[in-house]
Amino acid sequence: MNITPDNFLKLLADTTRLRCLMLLLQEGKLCVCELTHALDDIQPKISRHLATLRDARIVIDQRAGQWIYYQINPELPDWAKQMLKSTLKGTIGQKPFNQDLKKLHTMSRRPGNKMCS
Amino acid sequence: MNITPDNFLKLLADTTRLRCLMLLLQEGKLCVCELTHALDDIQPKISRHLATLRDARIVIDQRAGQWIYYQINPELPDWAKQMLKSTLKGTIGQKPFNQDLKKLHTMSRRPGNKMCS
DNA sequence: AGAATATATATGGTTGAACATATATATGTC
DNA sequence: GACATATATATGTTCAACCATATATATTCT
Repeated sequence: MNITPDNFLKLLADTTRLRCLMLLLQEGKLCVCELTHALDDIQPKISRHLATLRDARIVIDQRAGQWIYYQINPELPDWAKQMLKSTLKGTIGQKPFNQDLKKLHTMSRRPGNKMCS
Repeated sequence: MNITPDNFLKLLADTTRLRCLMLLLQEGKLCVCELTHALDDIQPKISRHLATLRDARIVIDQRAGQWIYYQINPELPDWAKQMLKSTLKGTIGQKPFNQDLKKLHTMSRRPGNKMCS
């Protein structure tokens, strides 16, 4: 991991990417369609931002049949993980972020077995 | 302090502003000419970025005669302070940042009594 | 003390590059 | 064929950089 704070911050400084990362931080693995639904946005937009994060090694992807699951790269340096946690603290009760998680959990026909959990 | 993580990250996502903040985090109070010298950049550029940070209440300023000293706003929320500390950890040994502090300490005719400290 | 000069800081205006968005289309899986 | 995901192109907006200039304070000289 040769990511610098400079680059890392530039990648976090986009609302769409930040919303995705905050959801991934709380939920572990999510596929594109789940994120698309949670953020109530169009699929190409979400996909492109995830590709940006993947190219920077901030997230990693993993195919499961039809779906591609993203998660925060567990090999991220500690300072970067701490920054994400601090950011999550700051988003408590903040507007788009608090709604995203609710929207995700009300998604019908969610892929995987998550409706039973 | 009604600053959001979203805005905070956007303000940190500029190399010049980040370099200023990392110096302020380590040195406490610094005036514009000290930052200008440490970053080896032009004065209007530094001044403009400090004004941006001041308008967002991330730093506060304080006049002392001819000089205007800036420091990180002590009323910043905890999550924001933690983010700055994590960023500093990530900058250890990283390129412009490690040189900035050295450049500051080799500044001749530094305002205040700092040459005696 | 007053005038001239130097230093420190801030701001207006313009240009250009980076980047987010939207639409359309392509690829891949079941 | 349907569904999920990725990519390509075009467009629009944001914003940092630069130069010139303005303001404020300090210093020096007579």
